[in-house]
Amino acid sequence: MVKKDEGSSESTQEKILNSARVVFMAKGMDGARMQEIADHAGINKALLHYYFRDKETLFKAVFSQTILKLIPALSEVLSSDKPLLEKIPDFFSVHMKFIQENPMVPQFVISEMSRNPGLVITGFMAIKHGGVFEKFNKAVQESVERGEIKPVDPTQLILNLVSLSIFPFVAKPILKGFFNMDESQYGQMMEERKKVVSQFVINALK
Amino acid sequence: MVKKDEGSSESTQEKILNSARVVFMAKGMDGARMQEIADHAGINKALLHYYFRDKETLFKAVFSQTILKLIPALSEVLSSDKPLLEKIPDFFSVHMKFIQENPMVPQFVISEMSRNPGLVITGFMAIKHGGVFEKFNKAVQESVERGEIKPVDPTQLILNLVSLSIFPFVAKPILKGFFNMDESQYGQMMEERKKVVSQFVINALK
DNA sequence: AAAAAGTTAAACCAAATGGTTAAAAAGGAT
DNA sequence: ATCCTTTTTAACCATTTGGTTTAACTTTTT
Repeated sequence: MVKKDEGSSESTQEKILNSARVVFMAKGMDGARMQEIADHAGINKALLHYYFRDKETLFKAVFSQTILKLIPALSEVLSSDKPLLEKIPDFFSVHMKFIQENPMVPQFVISEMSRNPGLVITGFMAIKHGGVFEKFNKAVQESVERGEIKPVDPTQLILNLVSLSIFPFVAKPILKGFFNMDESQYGQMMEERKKVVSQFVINALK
Repeated sequence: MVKKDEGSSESTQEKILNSARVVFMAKGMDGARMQEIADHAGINKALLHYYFRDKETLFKAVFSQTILKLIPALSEVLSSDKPLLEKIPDFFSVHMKFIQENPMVPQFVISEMSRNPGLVITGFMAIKHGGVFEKFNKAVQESVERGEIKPVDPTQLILNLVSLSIFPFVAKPILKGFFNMDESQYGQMMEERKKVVSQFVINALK
């Protein structure tokens, strides 16, 4: 499926992928309509099938692109050579910035987990993590040996970091409802969060 | 829409709601088929419309039931009279148990956030929280005044608690993929988590 | 017992949906 | 310019979908 993609403007295939991303992220696989994607791309619907055999194929292409983009966002900070206690603020900073710039991504991935958990599992498994976890593990151990932190399971720690950064974005409507917040209040709370969350984790480790 | 619901066995309306819950939680609103719900309930599809006007009405009924069940699970522990540092282990214990017994609930609520954030916001807003937040706030203040913990914004703390408990369940396929875990390994990790996560939070507060 | 109200089943329906087809148009090679 | 290949278009298609209709059946009320 190598289609001609040169040209001064975006190729048809790219148009399709870009529009499919928008529509799939907004509506999910089941809610998205092929005609809607075609309309959004400004093309004839039959082209969706010409370039991507069927809806599922198109969806998987979008999904793969999405996690290919997501993983580096997670991995770079985790595998940097910095000591652990410097990694943590970096992690939150980079990660939360990524989510703010791509607000639909966590939601999209999470929605797909219910529909097709296997795709998500294999999608994340297939990506080469470049020894991210090993490097993180090492950083944790070194910090323990230096007496900077108490012993901690690196898996649990990563999980805490990811939970504390992603979930508050995902849970936005719940938080608005539960705390009776409007958009501005939610925004303020999230800005405040950026300031305090890494300190929370660092305190937990000492 | 008060339908007769006595009888030795479950009424048709209850059958519908129970089956709708199962199917909507598995497939979401867009993926669920009315015929499938009817088949699951062992009834004729026209009855779905007789008892619940349309698909959306049925979905909202299921959604409301779901959060009516969810809120007490969150609220009781948060509003108990116990001191904060006792509340935290209780919170994780009760909350994680609830999710384990209702594994589809977080996923269901989160999926709906994308499709219909307004419904989620108003759903959570409408529920009477019984001054949960005020009580929690008070517990936090008292703990600070007694010098047990450092000052902390109660909203951020609730958010941390909820993030640390829910997200690892929601993220199951990601974790399996990222850490190359099978079902048994994931299970072990979550059992371990139950043991360490409240200590993590308590350390963070001191 | 008869009438009224409630429930159910099966057939039906219009529109939507993902996909197919064939011809026209566009692009590339000779 | 001609031929071949690729891309695009517009019409078409079979199936699915949420919903409607009507009559039969069941329960409740008079």
